[in-house]
Amino acid sequence: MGMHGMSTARPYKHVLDRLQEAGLRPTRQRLALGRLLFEGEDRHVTAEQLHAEARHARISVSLATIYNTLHQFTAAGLLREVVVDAGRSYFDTNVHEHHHFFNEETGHLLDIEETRLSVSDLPPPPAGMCISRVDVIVRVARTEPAIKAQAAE
Amino acid sequence: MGMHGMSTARPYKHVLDRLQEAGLRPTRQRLALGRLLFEGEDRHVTAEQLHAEARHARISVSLATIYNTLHQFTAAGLLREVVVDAGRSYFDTNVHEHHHFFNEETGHLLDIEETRLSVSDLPPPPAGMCISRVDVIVRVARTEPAIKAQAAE
DNA sequence: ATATCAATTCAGAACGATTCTAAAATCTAC
DNA sequence: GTAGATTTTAGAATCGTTCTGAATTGATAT
Repeated sequence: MGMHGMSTARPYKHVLDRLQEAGLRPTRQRLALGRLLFEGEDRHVTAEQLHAEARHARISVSLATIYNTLHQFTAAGLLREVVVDAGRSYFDTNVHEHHHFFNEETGHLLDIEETRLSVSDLPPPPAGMCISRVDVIVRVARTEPAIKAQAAE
Repeated sequence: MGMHGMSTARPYKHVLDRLQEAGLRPTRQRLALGRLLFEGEDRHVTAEQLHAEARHARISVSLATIYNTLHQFTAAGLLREVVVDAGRSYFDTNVHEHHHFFNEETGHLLDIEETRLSVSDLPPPPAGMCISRVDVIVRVARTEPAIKAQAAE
């Protein structure tokens, strides 16, 4: 416990290393966003969310840079894009193979560890194609099934 | 064979019935779009694609109506929305439980029959939540794996 | 048929997320 | 420091989609 908010001592070291490894120049913005994203637990963010968060942390970064950075981090394998909602993109700091619960009402994503779910009997992909990724999205809603016509909010 | 392009005899009957069942008035536009969608084999369309297709078939429908219709059909259970691409929505005429191959390069979707793929060991959803749908998206690419740094288009 | 009235369509404006532009600021190497 | 490449940025542009309110159409009663 008390191990993952390593923000007090050498706050930048961890992120700095990751940027270096990825071949990305450690600019002020990338360091700051990297800290928001990679210090602490795994998370799922949209560009707007990260932008708001940066603003609250009094980090001045333009929205354009948020987008640039998210895409560069994704290309470098530091993030993974999750498509669950036509219209907005989520970025996941957990880049290991895993899946998601998605609450459509709140927009919240929750990881499902790969080991806890298995996809079997996958048919072979069309000729000349290879599988680049398998995404399982389990959409969830507040419990209240079976009702249909008489539901009036 | 030769059974599914029932466009020659009683072309509207089939679609008309489906609209009736769904409680949707059989307007000129809904009939025309219904024919494009439901006569012939199962398919996956975006709003723009359907709009273009209607134009080619010399059916005059506004884009707003395309969107209205796609959503009404979806609400009525005649279509199913498929989210594979942040930015654009696909609508699938196959409303049975099934999954998809998705070619990110071409934007093509291909059905995977439910019986051919199974998801097991799904962990229970978060407290107070129930599963509304499980989507499996198998992203595919042209075969040429393992290459990484030396790929220069 | 015709009038009536609700449901539907439509063109165009508005919108939200994202990408583009090209000018200014910042990094790195010397 | 300085030079040159990279990065950031504000704002415009773009894209897919939704909204608006007026005009049209469809269903029903007459």
